[in-house]
Amino acid sequence: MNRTHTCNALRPADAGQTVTLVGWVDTKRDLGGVTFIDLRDREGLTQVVFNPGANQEVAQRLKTESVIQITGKVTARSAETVNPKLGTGAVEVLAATIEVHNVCADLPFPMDDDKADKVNEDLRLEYRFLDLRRPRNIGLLKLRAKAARAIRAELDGQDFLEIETPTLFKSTPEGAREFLVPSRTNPGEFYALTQSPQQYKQMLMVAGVERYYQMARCYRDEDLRADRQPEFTQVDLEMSFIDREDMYKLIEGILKRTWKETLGVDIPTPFPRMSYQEAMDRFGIDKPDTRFAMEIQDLTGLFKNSAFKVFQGAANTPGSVVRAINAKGLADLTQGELTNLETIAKSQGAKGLAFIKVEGGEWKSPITKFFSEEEKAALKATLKIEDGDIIFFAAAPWEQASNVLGRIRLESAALLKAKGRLSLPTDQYNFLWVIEFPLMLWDEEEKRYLSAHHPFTAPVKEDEPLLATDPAKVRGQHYDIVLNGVELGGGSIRIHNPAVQKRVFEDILKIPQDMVESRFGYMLKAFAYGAPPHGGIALGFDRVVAMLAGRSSIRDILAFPKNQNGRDLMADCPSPVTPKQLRDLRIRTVEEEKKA
RNA sequence: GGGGUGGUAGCUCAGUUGGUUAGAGCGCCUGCCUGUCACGUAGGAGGUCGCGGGUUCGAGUCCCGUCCAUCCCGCCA
Repeated sequence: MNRTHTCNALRPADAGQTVTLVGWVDTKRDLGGVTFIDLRDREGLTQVVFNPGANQEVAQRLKTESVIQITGKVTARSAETVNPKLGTGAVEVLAATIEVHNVCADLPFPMDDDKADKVNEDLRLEYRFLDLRRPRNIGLLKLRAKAARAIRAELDGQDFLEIETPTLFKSTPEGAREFLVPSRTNPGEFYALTQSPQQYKQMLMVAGVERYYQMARCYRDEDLRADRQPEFTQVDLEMSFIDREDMYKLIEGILKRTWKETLGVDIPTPFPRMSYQEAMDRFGIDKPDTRFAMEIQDLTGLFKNSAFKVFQGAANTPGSVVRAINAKGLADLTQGELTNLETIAKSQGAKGLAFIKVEGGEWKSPITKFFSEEEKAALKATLKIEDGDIIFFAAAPWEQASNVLGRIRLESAALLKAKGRLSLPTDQYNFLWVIEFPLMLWDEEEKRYLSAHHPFTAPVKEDEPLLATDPAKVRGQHYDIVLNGVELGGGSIRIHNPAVQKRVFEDILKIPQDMVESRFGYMLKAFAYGAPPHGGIALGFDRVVAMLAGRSSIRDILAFPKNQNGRDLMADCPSPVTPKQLRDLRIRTVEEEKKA
């Protein structure tokens, strides 16, 4: 090819030059006596002019999205024909020769960005090669590459080694469902695709690498969401000889640089920190969106002697609370919206959703008749109740009440946003560290403790004695990085002492000794050979890029995403394999049992 | 596994209380047009109303089932 310029390169100073451009036909405007073609490549658009006698008939027959190469002279446009919308709008190229590299079939959907954004996503995914061709989507891939570059530059500059770890790993007993890979050379045995390189990176620390990172592909066989794909990318890193403060500083540096180099935005550091307890108390969620308040207020004390038995009962039950939020200005929500909020509350285990609507100076509610004047006055003061507000209550054990109001808070914010009464600027970036998570959570079904994060998280030093007496009270040296209500990543300082690790596996998590041996034996062995203190973190790279791009779906920023059923609609997979393939793997498939 | 929303032309959508031949814009095809830039303009083709069943004289419209998509819950150490 003899391409001399991209389609976003030519300016008036280039007038007179003979140039060769290659690209796709973006639009064709055929005026009969003259034909204009906007030629597009990755970088932009340039208008090409075809006059009679100069291959105009070829241009007139072109279909959009065909690939052509033209050679011609750059000309400055006359003042009244300049197009200020284009970078190259002050010039055009008078085509002398044209070569059609490929014609394009009729398009399945419009390529115009605004129209294409509305087209069914499954059709766009089937034709992902066309969807990606749109400038807006190419831009997202560029953004992603830029973000990756910034992250690598920062980590390289801090002497991290980029190391690839296997994706074919061992199946692990706890955690996300894994994709299994049958081993042909070891019949009847399976690898699992890594959910994360967690154990490998800890082994690298034992191996003396000290600072490791990787743009790690991870796999989880769980149900999909807008921000969850079966394969995704983590900025995975691990460091030796550090504490939590070192990790906060490192990540703040990475994110600061990434935001600066992609968006040109300066984000202030250090980021605020909030304990898990505080996050749940104030926002009812472990990843609070702090761009708006609507904070949860505790009313447990107020209702200790209330005539309203539901609140009074909860207020006097140890571990239970009475709490409320004021959804300011949402009193005019529809019955359907209210019912929907109720459904959400019930999905979190609540029996119902008590509320007070304040309209025309009147408290409209099924429960206010039980309240004394003092209680009403106290409510009004605590929740700053005004006309147009609606108050939602939860009376339940602390965690459940928090969850309920946390969900109601987010849903209320969404309603207020839809009604135009709340605006959450997309260029506001409220980063937040959430810290001091509980190390263990009691699982009622299995009647045992489960790791809140993963079993390698080290307990907070002063809580270590509680491991034996009250595991639920032990806080872990775990940290989550949260942005505008989205969890970007999390990590922890790890256990590096084999005795402590063994105790966590066997005494706390009650994993049978033989299973600990078969699953984690090599880790315990490794730790016995001089494991350094270490810790790390993993950032969901797709989510980071989605936040940079202001997108809610990470499908937008993956080159070839899968749909919600985990299907690649372009390649049409997963798909059946041949009987021979199955035979080689000693696998037999079974028809699903028919329902009676 | 559960809940919400949606499926009508290639695309985006409209389609009233169940009523005669299912429409619009864009795209596509055929003309005209020498300064357009979402070019304009005249004409034309294009439909298994997701699929199956039911109610009815009559179903895009009502009922049942089912499939697909999407958002959410469960799940995601």
